[in-house]
Amino acid sequence: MSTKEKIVSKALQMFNERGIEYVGLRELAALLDMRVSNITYYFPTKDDLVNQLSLDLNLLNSVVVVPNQSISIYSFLEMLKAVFYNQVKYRCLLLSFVHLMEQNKVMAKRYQQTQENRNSALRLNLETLVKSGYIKPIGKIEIEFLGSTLALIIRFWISEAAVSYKSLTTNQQIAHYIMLIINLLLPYSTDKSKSDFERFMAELMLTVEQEK
Amino acid sequence: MSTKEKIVSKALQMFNERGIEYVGLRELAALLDMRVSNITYYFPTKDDLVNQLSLDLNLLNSVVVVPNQSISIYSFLEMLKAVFYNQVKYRCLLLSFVHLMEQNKVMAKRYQQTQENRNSALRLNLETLVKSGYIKPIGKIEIEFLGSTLALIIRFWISEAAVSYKSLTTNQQIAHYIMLIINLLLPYSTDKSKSDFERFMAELMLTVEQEK
DNA sequence: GTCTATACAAGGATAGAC
DNA sequence: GTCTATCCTTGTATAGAC
Repeated sequence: MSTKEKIVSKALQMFNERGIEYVGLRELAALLDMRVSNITYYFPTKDDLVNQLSLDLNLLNSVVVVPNQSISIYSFLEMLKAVFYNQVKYRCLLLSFVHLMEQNKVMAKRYQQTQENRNSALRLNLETLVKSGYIKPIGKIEIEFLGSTLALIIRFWISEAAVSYKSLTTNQQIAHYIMLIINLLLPYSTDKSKSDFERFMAELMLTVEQEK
Repeated sequence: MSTKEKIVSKALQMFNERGIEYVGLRELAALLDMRVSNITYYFPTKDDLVNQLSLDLNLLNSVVVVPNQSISIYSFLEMLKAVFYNQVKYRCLLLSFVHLMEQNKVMAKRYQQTQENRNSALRLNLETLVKSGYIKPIGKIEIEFLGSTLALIIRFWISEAAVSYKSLTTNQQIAHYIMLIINLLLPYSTDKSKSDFERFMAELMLTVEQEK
């Protein structure tokens, strides 16, 4: 592992544990057994380091959130679950989301572009689910509503969990928010979706049970 | 206006404009034409100052979010709108929400208690709406789902708006998120609610139009 | 190319004079 | 109640050793 990789790895670990704002470069350097100025050699500013983490998360999610012509309700939920677990790996970014967007111009700009792709992929997949009969024939307005609400949940579930569901395990938290999404889709779903929902929920509960 | 009030007032203004973390005590003192340590005389730490703002917002909302036995869909939405406008007045708190909860122990503890009251008031009002026939007869699970999703929107709409809907006016942002909530309730609503929704939406659009 | 030592500005916090 | 002076920590910039 190169020095650069060591820095990124340790930074991610510490940022996730205590929050980006509360881990100083001096502390990080001490844990890496190097001097602060060696970190700033690889990452001139702290924002550059955070930016690297953001790129890594984007890379993880870019292979998950894609338009899929043969998507089912089951694979749609699998996709969301995969995104949730990726977010957990980089939870520090999502917990500092608003401030990063205000302060880190590079991140903010890239985020805006990425987000447009993600949102359109989400809506395209919803439309595909309508065409394939998993979701009742609904109009643009309902698709837009579902897309917007999903986007809000995906972006902020981890923040709410950090405040309101601290005592739950990660799997329990994810199960809770996936259930929220399932309930959101339920009024718009057809009978064809029923078995997909049941299968997915059964597997979801299993991962929670297995922790004990 | 007492010195203490002057500090609180100016701090709120500056924090809302630029973010709590990005307004230093020295800058605040300069704007108030006093010395830093005069601020720390009234508020020993910056957290104490922020805590005062949080108390003020809680006071505003405590008269709005209450269980109401004679609530209609219209007055329910009016209640949510009032909360939204209160949040705008103290938007700095909501934008720094996660970090404040992690760092400011006093705020975190009070928030937890307040939140329990708010959430139970929200669910009680939803149950009342079911009893009075505005919402279809649904079970505990659906009430729980609606309550949880509403709570998430109420807590984080302003954060998402700050990132994704910066170009919209406050009224437009609020209209957008209230519409999200209306769409959320729609599948569960009875014909009795129809006129309430229409009246509320008409008035909502009017406030947006009047800005131009 | 890699790493270190050092200096600096800005942040919040605190003790004590008046 | 207000102010000066001081302290410690933060991120950052730079000169230079190997």
